[in-house]
Amino acid sequence: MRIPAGWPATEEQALAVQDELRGGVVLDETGPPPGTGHVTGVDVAYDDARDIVVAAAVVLDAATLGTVAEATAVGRVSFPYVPGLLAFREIPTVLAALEALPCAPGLVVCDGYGLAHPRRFGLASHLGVLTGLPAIGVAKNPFTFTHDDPGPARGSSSPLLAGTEEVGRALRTRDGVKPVYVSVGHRVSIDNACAHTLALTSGYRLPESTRRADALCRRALKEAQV
DNA sequence: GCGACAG
DNA sequence: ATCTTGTCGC
Repeated sequence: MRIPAGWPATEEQALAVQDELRGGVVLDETGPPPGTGHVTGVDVAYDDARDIVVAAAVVLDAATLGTVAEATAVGRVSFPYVPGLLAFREIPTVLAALEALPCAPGLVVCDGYGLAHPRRFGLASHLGVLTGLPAIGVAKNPFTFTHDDPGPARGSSSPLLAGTEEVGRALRTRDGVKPVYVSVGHRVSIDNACAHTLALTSGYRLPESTRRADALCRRALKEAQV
């Protein structure tokens, strides 16, 4: 995987790209019903010393959570980590992994945010707009956003707030365990995004899709040659 | 001006 | 993200 021609090289250019693509986000669709079709988890692992990034995409059968297909891609680090610009660091290699899949991804579940973003255009929205696929973000941290503590039971949630604007939800996926932070990416409603997240979490805090993608890209990074 | 800050 | 062993607990 090569870094695409015209890929932003500076923060200023990256901000301009976000501004340009933000208008492509579709928010008036509900998205696929949970438990049907394919759900694909994507994640990335880095080796900055070797300037290597490995992305993984794992397709699950939404009904059984069985793994249907998986793919990886190796690339160069395309952008430094800057809060709010994470997508520019991950997307080229993630796209390559998605393109290497032998089947349609269905709903894409990202490790990070969608609308819960300083400019309402996080990784899940960016990836959704570029691929046209329905996408959601499930993050492990609240970033700069605030929220009340959801009730202790799995399934309870509270609004994730940027000031007074609701940009996502803090969703409890296991009784008494720290919530995850769900936001809409593209072509999915927040209610459906939360329903999918719950359908994907059986025994662990994080969705099976991201857990499998995480395991796969770490393994592939160790085996990657340069 | 000084932190905080998805992964 | 990544650097890193054992350890407490269900």
